Amino acid sequence: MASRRGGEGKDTGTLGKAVAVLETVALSDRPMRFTDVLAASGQPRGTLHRQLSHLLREGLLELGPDHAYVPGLRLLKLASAAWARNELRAVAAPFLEALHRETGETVHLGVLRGREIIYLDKVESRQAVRMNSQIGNASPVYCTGVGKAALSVLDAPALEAVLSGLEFRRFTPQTLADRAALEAELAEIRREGVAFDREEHEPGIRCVAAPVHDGGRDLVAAVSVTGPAYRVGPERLAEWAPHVRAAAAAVMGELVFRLGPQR
Amino acid sequence: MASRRGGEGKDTGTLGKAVAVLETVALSDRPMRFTDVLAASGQPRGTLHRQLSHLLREGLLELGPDHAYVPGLRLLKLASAAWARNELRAVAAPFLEALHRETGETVHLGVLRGREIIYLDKVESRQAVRMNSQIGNASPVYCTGVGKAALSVLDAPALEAVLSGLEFRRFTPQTLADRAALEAELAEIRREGVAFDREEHEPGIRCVAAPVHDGGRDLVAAVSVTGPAYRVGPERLAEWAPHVRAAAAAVMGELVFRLGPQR
DNA sequence: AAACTCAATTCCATATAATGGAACTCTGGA
DNA sequence: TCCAGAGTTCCATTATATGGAATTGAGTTT
Repeated sequence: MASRRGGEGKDTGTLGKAVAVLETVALSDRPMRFTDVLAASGQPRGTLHRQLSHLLREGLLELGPDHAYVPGLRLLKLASAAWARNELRAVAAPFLEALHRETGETVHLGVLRGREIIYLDKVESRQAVRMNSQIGNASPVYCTGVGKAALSVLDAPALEAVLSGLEFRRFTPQTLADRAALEAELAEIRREGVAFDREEHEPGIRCVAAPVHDGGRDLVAAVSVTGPAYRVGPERLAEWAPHVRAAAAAVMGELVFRLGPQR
Repeated sequence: MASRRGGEGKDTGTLGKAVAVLETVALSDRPMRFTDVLAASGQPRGTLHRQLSHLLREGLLELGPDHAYVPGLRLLKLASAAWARNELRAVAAPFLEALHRETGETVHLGVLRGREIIYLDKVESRQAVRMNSQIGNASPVYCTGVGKAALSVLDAPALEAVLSGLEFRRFTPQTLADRAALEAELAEIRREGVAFDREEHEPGIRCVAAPVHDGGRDLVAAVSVTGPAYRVGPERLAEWAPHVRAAAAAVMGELVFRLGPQR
């Protein structure tokens, strides 16, 4: 038998390895040349070379200047479909719009995906800034309003699964930087039904979020309103809280209605 | 060198087959259940089942209600990186903004990708409508301003490669629905340096576009301004043309500067 | 320019994973 | 309850991926 990697539960064969390489290249913040990928992936030269050339030919990677591999545009096309056809997004859209009208600030929809939050949609406050700068972006669960709200509705085993693998990093002085602090806050969030982000992820950015789930277990998400600290004080956050909670509840209601009461 | 087999150009092994399945599912407009994919892919049951289960486990597909396969959120995360790190997009962004300020209408950036145009960025006219509804979307080359502008800068063999495989479909009464009409128009576009879309793709939508390329041959794109026919007449299109041309030229200049004069 | 170095690419015997036909199970409707 | 169609699993066979080593290529120094 082949040697099993410790803790690795999924068997996705050749595809899995190729996707791992793709992700390595795509999520790197610097362009990677062949040797860089070689070092990062730990695979033999010949193998890696073939994987990269397949990814290139499939348009999932592209070759930039100076032999640098960059993520390919075919990913955009595929993701565009994923976004357009996502049911949660479609259900939530009108409620996000409404929430934006009520508050005048930026509204986000994020879903829990493993140990991180992926932003599924947003409604911008002012003019169309660099828009989908956020959509598809992954953020930590423990220091975003959306993340904490999502965690607050997990049952014990699911929460444990997330928490046990978390690596905390302090982004600002307010960041909850250890598990105990996070768990204490989650208890508070469960009581209130809303989560706050008081400049815990980005300095100068505050937000209120409320959880959305589908009654079953697989879909966990959250809705939030975000604004700059200079115009969003604690009282403003408190004022928004019921609106956010109501929006989340409305999304949830519609979701359950659409998918049927039980899975 | 091995002689090339007729028709089969790419050898991407197992990955290629898996991606083909992924694309089938992702680009379908209806949810597909196992049997639907089976019919569409033409592969044996066992094989397809394994491919799908690998795609599921990798998060590239997800299982929706009623055993329906839908594109997975991992695609969003990957595409977000592709978008953020795309050099053309980064270079063009400020010029798109400027063009938007000059015209007050929606501005697009699209790149030629095989036989279709993929929208890379857009700056919305009014409030943030359903925003990236477009980004990543693929549109036909022959009936969009961006598409025709892009085609106009291809050299003969590259153009032939695109045209020979095109399947024309009439979207509106104005659609150029055959190769001869398209080629005639391309000649005109080459003279003028701009392409017009006079409700050829969507009724009520007009646009002006100008081509962007990198001097070499691999990057071909276009910039456009789009508006509703009721407030965009022929004279308005003509008025915008020089602005669009200038924006495209500016993007091209910056691009060549960044990448170096020759590849 | 020639020589040198490090990166990228190709090769090929072997190991491993994909294949696909058939049997099995599950689910929901009559 | 039985049936039919969908979805899932099995496993001997075959095709594909693997990976170490040799080759080519690109960029730099003497």
